[in-house]
Amino acid sequence: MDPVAEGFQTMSETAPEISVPGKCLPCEVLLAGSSTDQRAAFETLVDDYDFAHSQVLYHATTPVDTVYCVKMGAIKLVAIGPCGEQRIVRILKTGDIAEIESIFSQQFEHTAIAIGDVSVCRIPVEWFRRSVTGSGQTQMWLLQKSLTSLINAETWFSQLAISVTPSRTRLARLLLKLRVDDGHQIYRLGIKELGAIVGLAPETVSRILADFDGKNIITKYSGNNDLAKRYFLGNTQALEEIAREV
Amino acid sequence: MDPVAEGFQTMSETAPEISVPGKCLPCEVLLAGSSTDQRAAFETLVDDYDFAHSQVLYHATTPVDTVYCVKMGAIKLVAIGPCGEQRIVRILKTGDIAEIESIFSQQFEHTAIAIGDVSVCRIPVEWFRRSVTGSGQTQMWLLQKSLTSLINAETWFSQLAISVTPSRTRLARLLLKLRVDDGHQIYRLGIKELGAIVGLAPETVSRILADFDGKNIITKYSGNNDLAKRYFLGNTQALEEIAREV
DNA sequence: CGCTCCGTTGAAACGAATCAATGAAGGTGG
DNA sequence: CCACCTTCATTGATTCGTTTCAACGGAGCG
Repeated sequence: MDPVAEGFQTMSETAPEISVPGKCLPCEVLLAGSSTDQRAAFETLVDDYDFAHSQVLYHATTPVDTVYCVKMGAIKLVAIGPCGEQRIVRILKTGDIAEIESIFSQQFEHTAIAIGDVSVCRIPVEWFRRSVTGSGQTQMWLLQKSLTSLINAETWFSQLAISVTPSRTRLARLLLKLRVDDGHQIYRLGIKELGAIVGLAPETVSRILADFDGKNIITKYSGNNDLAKRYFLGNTQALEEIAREV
Repeated sequence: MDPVAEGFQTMSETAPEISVPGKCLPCEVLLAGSSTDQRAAFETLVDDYDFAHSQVLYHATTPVDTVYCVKMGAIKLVAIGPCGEQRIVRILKTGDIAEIESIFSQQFEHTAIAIGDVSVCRIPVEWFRRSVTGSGQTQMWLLQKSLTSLINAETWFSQLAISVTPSRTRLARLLLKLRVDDGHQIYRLGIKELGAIVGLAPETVSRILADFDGKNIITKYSGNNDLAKRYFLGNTQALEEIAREV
């Protein structure tokens, strides 16, 4: 049940029933117990938006105007370090809300970038804040979301970003976390991005990946199609073995 | 305003008014709006407890029976990795609650160990859960705590645990975060612990620290007293310069 | 006194970063 | 449609930093 990996899903299998405007899970929770009028007002306020791969949803340090619910696909949250260096600190999946922090904060904490095709709801932050303060149920739900995010962030970092752990192991762990629905398909990030997450130079990532490929631990799809560009095929068992090393 | 460093305070200056049983900040919030009867019942339920340096408050994976409020001092939260390796993932300070996660989870997520002398309130988790579900104000407060913890955890890791950042820089950043009240006193962890946080072998930590000492960036107190064993003296400005490097 | 734990220091081996060169793919404009 | 440029992944050779192994000294403790 890795919540980081959960969210990824193949681009081919869209879920139509969840794509109806305003009908994503977070929005449903926010609207729980609302009147028909309120729902109608909500639908006029909420934007539905689609983003293509590597498009930016919002930039860090800019003022928060809207909150984003991920209806389909995945986005990466990038933090800007004190020296301007960028780091992926979280990956959000279907059903997640980006920037819950905005309840208490005035500006975005991260830059958000689409991984593959993404569709989101954009909820005006004022409405979001009102909705939260008004409903205990919503607060508990957000509290739970926030706490699981906290635990995820900790495991994410403590397993991936430690240099005492061998780089092969860290990379294997990352690949496992990037699995699509815990299957054998692995979301394919660029080698620079993979390196930025586990703290390795892109060349090193390339070498380890080449090694994995040679040992059939992962397979790089061939061809120019989207499948080849967006996914690896992973031998989950072999990866898990490497992930357990040292 | 580094929230990680905030909590540390010298062991000499205790705050008597905050040490009254049930009179810590978190407990006050939990009791906001309660009747006198409820307060009386609360006081019979809550344990006051003191822990000495390096004592264990609770172990990871054991069932949650009580929630801990830090009334004085600091504790480190240690996560156990998939291969049994230990890592410090957070440091809690005065006014923090350990294991807010217990609202939704049945077992401790971390092992908690005292840094220096610590006093805490132990609140039965059942009471805690009831109190939370009953009060919107408490929920919002916890939500805020949880969200700031999330942001802290991210900055903590993204600044300290990346191997592309030079080890000197990472160690300098850590030392800055371990300052007592943002002063020149630095809480002195063991070299193994420092290494476990920034991902370095203890020998390497020792070497860098020796280098810092030679350049008067930090000073190791001499003698066998508690001061020498528990603190470094840091040249904040020099450390900040190193922390900005690359 | 001997024991262990912890920090220190040295020398050697290893791993990863760096520098550098090449090739494949995508986009643009002629 | 083909040159051109840019971006990205690959691979090799070298350098550098850190780990590892090992030995030593001090502090606390039975």
